[in-house]
Amino acid sequence: MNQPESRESLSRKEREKRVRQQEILKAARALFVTKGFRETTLDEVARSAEFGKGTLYHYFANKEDLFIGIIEQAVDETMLIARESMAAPGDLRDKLRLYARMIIQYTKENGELLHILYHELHRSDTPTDSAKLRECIQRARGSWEILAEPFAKAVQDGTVRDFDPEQLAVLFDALLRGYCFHRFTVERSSVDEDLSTAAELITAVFFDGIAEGKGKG
Amino acid sequence: MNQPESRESLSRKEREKRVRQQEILKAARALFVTKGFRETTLDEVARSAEFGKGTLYHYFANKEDLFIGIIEQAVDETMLIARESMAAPGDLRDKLRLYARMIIQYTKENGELLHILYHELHRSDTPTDSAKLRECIQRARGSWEILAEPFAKAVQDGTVRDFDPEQLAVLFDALLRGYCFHRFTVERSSVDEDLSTAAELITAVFFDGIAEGKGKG
Amino acid sequence: MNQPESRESLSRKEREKRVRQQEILKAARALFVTKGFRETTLDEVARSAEFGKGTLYHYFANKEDLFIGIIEQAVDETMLIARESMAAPGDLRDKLRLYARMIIQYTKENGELLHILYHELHRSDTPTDSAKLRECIQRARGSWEILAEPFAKAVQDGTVRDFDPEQLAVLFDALLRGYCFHRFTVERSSVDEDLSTAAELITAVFFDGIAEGKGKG
Amino acid sequence: MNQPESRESLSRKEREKRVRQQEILKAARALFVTKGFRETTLDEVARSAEFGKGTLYHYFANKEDLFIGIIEQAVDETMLIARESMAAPGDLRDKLRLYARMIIQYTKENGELLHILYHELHRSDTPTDSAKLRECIQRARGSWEILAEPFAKAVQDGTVRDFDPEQLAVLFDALLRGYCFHRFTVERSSVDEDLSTAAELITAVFFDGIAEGKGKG
DNA sequence: AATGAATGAGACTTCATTCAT
DNA sequence: TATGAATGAAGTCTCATTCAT
Repeated sequence: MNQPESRESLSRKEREKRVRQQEILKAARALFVTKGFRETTLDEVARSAEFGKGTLYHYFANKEDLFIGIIEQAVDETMLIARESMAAPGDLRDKLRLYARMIIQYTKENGELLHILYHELHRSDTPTDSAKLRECIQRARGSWEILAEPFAKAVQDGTVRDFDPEQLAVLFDALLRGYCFHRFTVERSSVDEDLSTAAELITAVFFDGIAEGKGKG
Repeated sequence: MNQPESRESLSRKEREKRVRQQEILKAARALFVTKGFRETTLDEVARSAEFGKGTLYHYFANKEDLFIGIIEQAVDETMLIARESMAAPGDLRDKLRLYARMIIQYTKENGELLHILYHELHRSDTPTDSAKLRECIQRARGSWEILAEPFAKAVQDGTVRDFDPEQLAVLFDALLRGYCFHRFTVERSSVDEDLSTAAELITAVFFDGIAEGKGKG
Repeated sequence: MNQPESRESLSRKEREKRVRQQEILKAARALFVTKGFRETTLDEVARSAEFGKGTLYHYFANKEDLFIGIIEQAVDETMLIARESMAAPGDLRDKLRLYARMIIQYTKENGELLHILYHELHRSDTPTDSAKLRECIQRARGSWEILAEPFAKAVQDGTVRDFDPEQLAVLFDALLRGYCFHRFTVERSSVDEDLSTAAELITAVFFDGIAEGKGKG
Repeated sequence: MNQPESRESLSRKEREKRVRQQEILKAARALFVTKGFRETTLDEVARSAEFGKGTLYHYFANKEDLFIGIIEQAVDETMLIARESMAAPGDLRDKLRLYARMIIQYTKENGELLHILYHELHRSDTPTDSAKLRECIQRARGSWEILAEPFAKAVQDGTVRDFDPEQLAVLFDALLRGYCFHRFTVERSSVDEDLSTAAELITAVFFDGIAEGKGKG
């Protein structure tokens, strides 16, 4: 999704290269997510990807570049989730419920990927100020804009209180990710609660609050 | 807060040792928080603490032990916040507002400390299952119990809907930490909004929800 | 002598690897023998073998493994000497004379290798009980069995007094190695006496004793 | 035995100092013998001797000096054994039998001390050419002279064949030490054979040889 | 293009020695 | 005199990166 996208004009070579890049990314991602960036060696990545160690350097300039590749993937994927769920039919509550379920599912499958990413992305002493990385961060920001739009509409509709739409998007994301972090990182052994139930709970709390005695409840 | 606390019975030697341990912890903590555990070298810690490298080993058996020392500090500190805010006067909303403000403040000062801790604590390949570490995790869990108690009361009072109190505690914490994570890690350059305003916002959303048309609003 | 021996079926890669292993072993051996195991640094070994330090770790898992490699060599070599000399023509006296000459020669060339080996092998705090090491010791024991066999025959023939053959083997080895130890370690500057003369002396004393007035003399 | 020996003129302080030196030597010796020189830390020595680490440096200039102190002790002790056994009543065979028993006993109690000593003493790259060490080696040599004297007499008597007396001393020592090395280092788990039996065996072999059909047998 | 052997900077850790108390 | 906290040189080992094949 990042490449010049000229779908059909790619030579076979080019296509194969793309495929192998993906294989490497996939292997590296699994390792980075469970072991962390520094704890994962390129030897392991190579072995897991079933390539020679040197071959990795044909596809990625260095370890950090490989890492950025993973970040790009994750950003792409989460933005896709945002777009898909916001484009789904139904009102805001429905859209967010769907978004919550997909993000929870995603986090379940990808562990701390998102947390790692944010952490690594925003460390104060980023070693190399690669343009790619900056651009990547920028794109990730866009995710909230996607969520903000339906929020804005709901505020206009009068179905949601008059808060800043982007602020609301951020807050929902905060609740959601906070929940995921707790469930999958802290409470590892937690009950294997149904995803939909969790999504519903979060959405309900976010919309109606926990206080008793309101209209709906 | 972990030590036998007999403030006055400690020998001068003992007290000085404690002080130097704290100095080392402080230096290490600052580095671990900004650079991560693996990325921080003991050389840096030593230089930052203004001790010889070997001296560190008089106070901590190894790098991991030093890390555990930091975790213990953080756990102690956040539990203190939980206890203090839950013991404060006022109703649940007041208590949580205070808790939120203190945690936001704490996160502002200590960066990702908490996230790093949780992350490092729960990685799948923790090398040594030190008893200390397990105990530390256990204690950290206690934090939610402290929050859960006032929640339970509020549920009984009928001021809060009938959810599982610990579940509520976890959710509030999730929202709070998710917000902090977003504000201080992702949106580094964000407006320097007032802490109290943020705390109020979070508490309000959590209690009343974002949907329009409820009693209070 | 330890490897699958399929001389010709080895790939070029495999053969080259073997060769380099030998080079490293050779360099390490020279250093270990003169400086001892602990006193020898891997930097020195690497420099002496003309490899990078890291390269050593492609061939040996760690320093101890390298040491075990040397032991295996030494065990192989001394057992070869035992086998060859015991298979040589002549009576027991001839065989032992040859064995003595070869061991003296070997010790001259390899210094305290054997003593160091035994010393290191049997220290009370051997860190790792590697299976390799145990097996190696076991094999070394076999050396006396090789010597014991001709002794047993000589006892049956009535040419040697009725002692336990393995005990005799051990005693001869003790005399021989004790002599070598003295000659090459203690009396470094000793006259460069002929090897054959020394071997003859030892054999003669062992067979006939030093007391005057026996049959042969 | 090394000190100015002015038995009575020593001040109390001087005497106490001597005593503490001995305590340290004793502790260090036990450790050096079982763990080796390099493997033993001064921390261990200090702890075992029940002194502060710094205190060791009041009695010995450095670790090597402490080691030399141990060597001196060992040299003193083995020379004492040599003197005592050669001064004992009886003929050469009796003297040597006694010597053998005492040395075996000594080796049993002191493990590889002697081997370590010789090894360390004669390494090719002795780091410091301390005069003490050289002198110590010189004195150790004297041990053979002590043994050589009765040998010389026996040769003159005609009870022993016409070999060089010092050569004979060296050979007997070689057999004896070789035997000890084998018994206590190699065959650790050996039967706990009687010392006198072992001493008799060695002496017998040395005098009469193993060949059948001589006068005595 | 693919490989993995080679490399050395740099990490953690140990420990002999010093020195202020 | 006795001590042990402080130190940093030096050791073992790891691993990202290079490069000849």
